[in-house]
Amino acid sequence: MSGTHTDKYQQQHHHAVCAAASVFAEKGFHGASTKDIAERMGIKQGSLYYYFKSKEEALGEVCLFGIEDYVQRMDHIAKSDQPFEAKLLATITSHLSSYREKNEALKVHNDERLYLPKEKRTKLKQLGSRYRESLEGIFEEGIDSGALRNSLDCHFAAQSVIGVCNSWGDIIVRDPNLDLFDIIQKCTDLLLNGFRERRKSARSTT
Amino acid sequence: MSGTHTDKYQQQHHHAVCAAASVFAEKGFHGASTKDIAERMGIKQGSLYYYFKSKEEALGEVCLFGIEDYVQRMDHIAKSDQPFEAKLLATITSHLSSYREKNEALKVHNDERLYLPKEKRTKLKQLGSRYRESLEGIFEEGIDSGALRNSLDCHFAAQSVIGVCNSWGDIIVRDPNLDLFDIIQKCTDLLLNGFRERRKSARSTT
DNA sequence: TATTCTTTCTATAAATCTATAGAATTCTCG
DNA sequence: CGAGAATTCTATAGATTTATAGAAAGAATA
Repeated sequence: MSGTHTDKYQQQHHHAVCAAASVFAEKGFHGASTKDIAERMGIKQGSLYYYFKSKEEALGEVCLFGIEDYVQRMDHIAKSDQPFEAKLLATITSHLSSYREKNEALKVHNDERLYLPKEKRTKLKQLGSRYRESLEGIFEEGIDSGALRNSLDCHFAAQSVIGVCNSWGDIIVRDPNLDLFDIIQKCTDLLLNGFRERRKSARSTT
Repeated sequence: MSGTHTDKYQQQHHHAVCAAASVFAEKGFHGASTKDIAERMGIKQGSLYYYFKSKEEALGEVCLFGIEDYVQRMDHIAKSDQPFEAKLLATITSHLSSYREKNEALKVHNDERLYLPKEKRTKLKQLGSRYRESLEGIFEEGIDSGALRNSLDCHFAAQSVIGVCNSWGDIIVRDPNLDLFDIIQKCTDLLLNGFRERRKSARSTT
């Protein structure tokens, strides 16, 4: 109840969250055992319950850890005073860098969060929505500034940015040798051009 | 050894693959039990082993079922005699339609295949590579035809198409009310424009 | 009907996994 | 040092899971 914890507790708790993230990322929530997590920490299986009430709680903490600061960064970008293009670049950079830095927890959030009970998913869903809505706002600014065509579906655009970043994020996680900056650049090019005002529509579908 | 099976066997086997796909898609490979699969088929847990040697073999069959005809369709498109733009549209249509039709097996292939042992993943990996390479070939044609800029990284482009389609595929699976044709159209627009020859580069990064 | 082949069932062995309880150890600080 | 708090360990109950063996039921055929 009283919220105070030892320094060592806090450190070990963080260590536990990282170990759980690592194991969940590798084996999935159900494929990972509490023994696996404990071993990665260097303690015994039973001792893990000093830091987590249950395996599921561990998953909840990992998911939250994976997404929270990444959403905050997005808020920051959205509120900042930059032109649309710069905001999009910053978003993609932030998204992909998050993957490379704390790749495992973010991956776990994306792949395993649906195994959490409904109540626990609510907070995550709110964070996710906040992220998407901020991104939609950026695209609306892009339309207003004339950089993007009026007919653009901002929801589609935001969702597509997230999809492209997550998909490349996965690839980055699997292959740490890839040139992050190169991918950021190419993703930004793709998305900027993909939604930009066009001179002439190429296809005409009745 | 002798390869012949009853009609009923073949039907039930297919039924079993679909049940497994459904359960794996919902709970993940490790989260799903053989009891779950059997129940979805309407038989008892032990009887499942009349159709699969092991749970893992079931996963292997589901993954293969999920990807095989979808790759064949891609071969067909790549070999066909259409301009680049039509091939890209056909690819995206095929990819997203696959998701809507046999969504579960394809989802399982994408999300759970890494839990297969290395040997079993080899065949899947070959199919996946064939898919990506065909797509890269289509982009090369696009460059040759002048529709795409020379500097385009075809590997990046193909991987991005796959990423966008998988990401929207997941969303489509989760929400069957979405307008498939609308999403196909918008994805095609995004990817066509994203890789198209531009008049003037917007950003200049040293 | 009797025979044989196919399909499903029941029961269970063996392994694993989560979570808890209480003992043992280590740390902190007067 | 010594008391109390914090941390980790051991051991285990209880539930679940995969896979197998052999009996039972159903279908096909002569």
